[in-house]
Amino acid sequence: MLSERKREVLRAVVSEYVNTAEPVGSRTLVRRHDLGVSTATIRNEMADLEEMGYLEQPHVSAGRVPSDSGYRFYVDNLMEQDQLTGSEQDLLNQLAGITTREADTVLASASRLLSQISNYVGLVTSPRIHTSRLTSVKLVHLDHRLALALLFTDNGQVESRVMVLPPEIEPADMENLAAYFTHRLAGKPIEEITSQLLDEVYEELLENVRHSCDLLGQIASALMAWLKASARGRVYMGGAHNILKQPEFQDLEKVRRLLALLEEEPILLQLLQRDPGTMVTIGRENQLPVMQDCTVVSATYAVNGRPAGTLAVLGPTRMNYAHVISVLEYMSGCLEQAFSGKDKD
Amino acid sequence: MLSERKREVLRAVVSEYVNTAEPVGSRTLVRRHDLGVSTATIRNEMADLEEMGYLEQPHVSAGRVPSDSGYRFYVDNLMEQDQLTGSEQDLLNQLAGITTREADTVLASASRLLSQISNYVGLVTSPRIHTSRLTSVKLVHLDHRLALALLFTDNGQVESRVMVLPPEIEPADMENLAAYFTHRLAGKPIEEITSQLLDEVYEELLENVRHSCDLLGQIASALMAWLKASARGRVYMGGAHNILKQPEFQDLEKVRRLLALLEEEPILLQLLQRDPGTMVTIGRENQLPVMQDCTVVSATYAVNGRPAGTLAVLGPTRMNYAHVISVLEYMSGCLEQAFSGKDKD
DNA sequence: ATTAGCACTCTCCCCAAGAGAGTGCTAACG
DNA sequence: CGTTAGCACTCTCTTGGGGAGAGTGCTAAT
Repeated sequence: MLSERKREVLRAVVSEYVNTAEPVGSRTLVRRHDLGVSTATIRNEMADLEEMGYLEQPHVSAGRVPSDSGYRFYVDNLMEQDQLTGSEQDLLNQLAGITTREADTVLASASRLLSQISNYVGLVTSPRIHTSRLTSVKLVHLDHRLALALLFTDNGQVESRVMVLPPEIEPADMENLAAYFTHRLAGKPIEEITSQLLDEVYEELLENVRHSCDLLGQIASALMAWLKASARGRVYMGGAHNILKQPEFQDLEKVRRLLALLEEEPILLQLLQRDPGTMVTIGRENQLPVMQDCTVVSATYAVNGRPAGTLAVLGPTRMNYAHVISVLEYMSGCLEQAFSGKDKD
Repeated sequence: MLSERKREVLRAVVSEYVNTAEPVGSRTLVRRHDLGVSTATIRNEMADLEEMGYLEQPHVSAGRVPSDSGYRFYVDNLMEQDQLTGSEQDLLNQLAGITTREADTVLASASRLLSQISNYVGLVTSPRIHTSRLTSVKLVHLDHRLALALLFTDNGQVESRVMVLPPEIEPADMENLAAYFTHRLAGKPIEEITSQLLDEVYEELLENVRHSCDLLGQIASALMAWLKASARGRVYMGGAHNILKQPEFQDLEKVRRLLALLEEEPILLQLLQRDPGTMVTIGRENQLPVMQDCTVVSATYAVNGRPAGTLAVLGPTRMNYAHVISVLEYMSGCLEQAFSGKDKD
């Protein structure tokens, strides 16, 4: 266990380095944080902390810099809660007030706000409806060739898609078809509706109903494509340019690689697949080589009480952890409100 | 008018500079392009070209670099047609083959491909349905509180949106309502359906029909919001990181500003609002200060013969103009094919 | 255990010198 | 008269040395 003074020193080093981005020496440390001892003592403490792996020295006659483990210890044991300022709260509260019904707009604004307040990169995933259940399938006849397929879920969402039908179908057939789909699929979590299950339903239909397989196949594959698309999930990114403000991203090639990564939606999506709660991934803790001097702080948000999506901030390991965590957790609430409020009316 | 030799020299300077990104001197010019005269002669020609404003000298003892007007002259008078390689064509042809019905996927891939082939930033706008006409409005009752609003356009597109209704409405009312909207709005180009027109219709409805204004207002505003959203248009961007490969973007602050700009969708949208055809905007010809050492080459694509959207490449003024233009024009065709093919089936 | 003092190390900045590249000018040439 | 060889000149970029500055670790004294 670290002595109280060592903890104090480590905390001071982190806070100083986060502010200045420059290796911090014993002198500046005693001057700016009243530690009550001399520089020599601090030097000894810092040497100890270095040996323990919490601090590093860029070169022998420079100050100290927190290592990944140093940040880790700081986050786990030393960090103090941060209070958002009033204006920050106001900014974030806008989210709940967006009038549009489009999730799109809300999420785009969220990622933007995140980057704006944190000065890092903001990331937000769309709410995943995986966990919600299908309640019914409807087919509505529109005109001679067009029908509308509707999926209802138990969290109040409705998705619709226009489908082109072959001319030989009767309105009654369509009702039967919809009823059958509902019968077979209702109550199932969206994520369990795989192509395998759909294939089964397809086979059954072929046996029981006397439709052209063409039509059935079309409907089944449209349903499938559509479920896939809505299950895919999107990632909204805002403020990518902010990383260029950080002194640790002066190396153009490094920045380029990171930016290229940020354009790969599937990778981001996988990256943001997280368990509920707040999580901090520091430097080497990240799997991807490009991100090994970045930190990702993530939180999840819920819709109607169920975990739905992730919001995150990506920045250098030298990050204002306390502040970012506060922002994320506050925004998590705002998003829940925005989405849950929307479903009610 | 420029002498044939001057044209030759200017062409050589542009081509050399585009390849090497370094000021080109008389020596390298005669060595790499067989101009048949000595360096001294070339020096004189270059001095003339500089005086005419087509070339510039970074400093007195450096080689020459094309000015914005130099590029302009090159593009307008000197450039030779570029042939795409087979593999480039294959890559672009993928676009037409995307099976998804989602415009989203096609456009995202398009911007990606554009950046991949050109090594600059690729931009694509979604097809604008402005010019198409509304044919009818339908309201379909779903369950006690939900209705589906449908808009049909004369190019075969259908847009649908779920609306929440107050309970007091009767199915017959809804049909009347839909019929009235159709009666008043059918045949109008989408872009003419402004909030002013909708307000008029709203007023008329209030007089003629005995519904709660609450409901009417709701429907009108939903319709409005929705038309706005589908008229808004989106911009797809790919390969933003590519600009970091360019030696002219070493200045981090400059890059940051440009990246920030690229995150502003409305600005991009305005930027890409272009008349049909291929267009090159070089350096200072751009309005925005951030872009004054960039070139935007844009082309438009049509859907069913009508101009629908823009695709563009953004890079440094030192750009491979001929190649980029070929790529854009080829892709324009691919996009038209992708979208027009889609509407048919 | 803490601290003052000191020698030592390493980076960063500045400056001067020299190499290199390219020019413009002048005078000679066909 | 257009073209070219030759040359002096200018400017940048690189290289290397020297000194200032910051910070350290160690030792001896408190």
